[in-house]
Amino acid sequence: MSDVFAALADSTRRALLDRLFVKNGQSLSDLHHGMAISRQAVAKHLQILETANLVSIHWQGREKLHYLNPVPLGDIVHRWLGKFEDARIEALTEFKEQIEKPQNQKEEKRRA
Amino acid sequence: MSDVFAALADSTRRALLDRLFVKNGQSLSDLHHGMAISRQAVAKHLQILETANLVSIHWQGREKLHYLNPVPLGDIVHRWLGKFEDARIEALTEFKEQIEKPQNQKEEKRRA
DNA sequence: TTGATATGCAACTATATGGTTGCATATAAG
DNA sequence: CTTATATGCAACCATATAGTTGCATATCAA
Repeated sequence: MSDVFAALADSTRRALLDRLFVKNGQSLSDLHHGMAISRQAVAKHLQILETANLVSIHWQGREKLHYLNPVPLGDIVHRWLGKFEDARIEALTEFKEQIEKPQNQKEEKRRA
Repeated sequence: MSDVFAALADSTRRALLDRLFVKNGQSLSDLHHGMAISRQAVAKHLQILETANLVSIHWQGREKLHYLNPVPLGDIVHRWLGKFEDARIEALTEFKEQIEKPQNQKEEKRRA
């Protein structure tokens, strides 16, 4: 899971996932096209995404095709982010209370 | 949003969020307690979480209390991760197809 | 006031990260 | 066969990151 979070920390890598989301199965050259960095830099990013299991590759002749694997993203949502999501509404209320009356002044502006 | 992803990339920071999830409103010393790194290191991590708006602070005397703010987590789930989540089932099917018959060999083992 | 506790600030260090360039290799096309 | 295309490997570089230590400051308690 750590690999996934680390992979998502970089905006270039998130952009690559976005591109694959729009059009799956692109080659390194395809994905490099239009990016302001070198092909090698893109290749390194894709390698990191592959290690995080967010992208799977398939060789077709001399072309390395990249396929998005959304499973690890679902995993982190369900296994980690989800719990915060569930507590979101409750936490918001509780949060406001704690911020607004850190000391026990709950009767102060009762009638204002 | 980039700040949030960067903040989540570090496992110590995720552990701090976990701790605040269990018990909200802890001080720096509280959060430092039991961690294998220095108080200053913890303080830096908390500063990063604060900048990402994942944690809000409230001073109570000499104690700096930390409160979890789950809103940015919900935002990244809904505004970014969500689209992959939605496409998860569909992508899985499509993905398997593309991987398993990259060339057009679909009649090969039809009766095996 | 004195001492203990809670935090902040700043300098410093080691390693990770994202990027580059140069060259090598493999496949496709003429 | 020769050339162009697609990718890989490796060395190198600058900056970011995560950690440290030392000292200063503010608050609480005796």
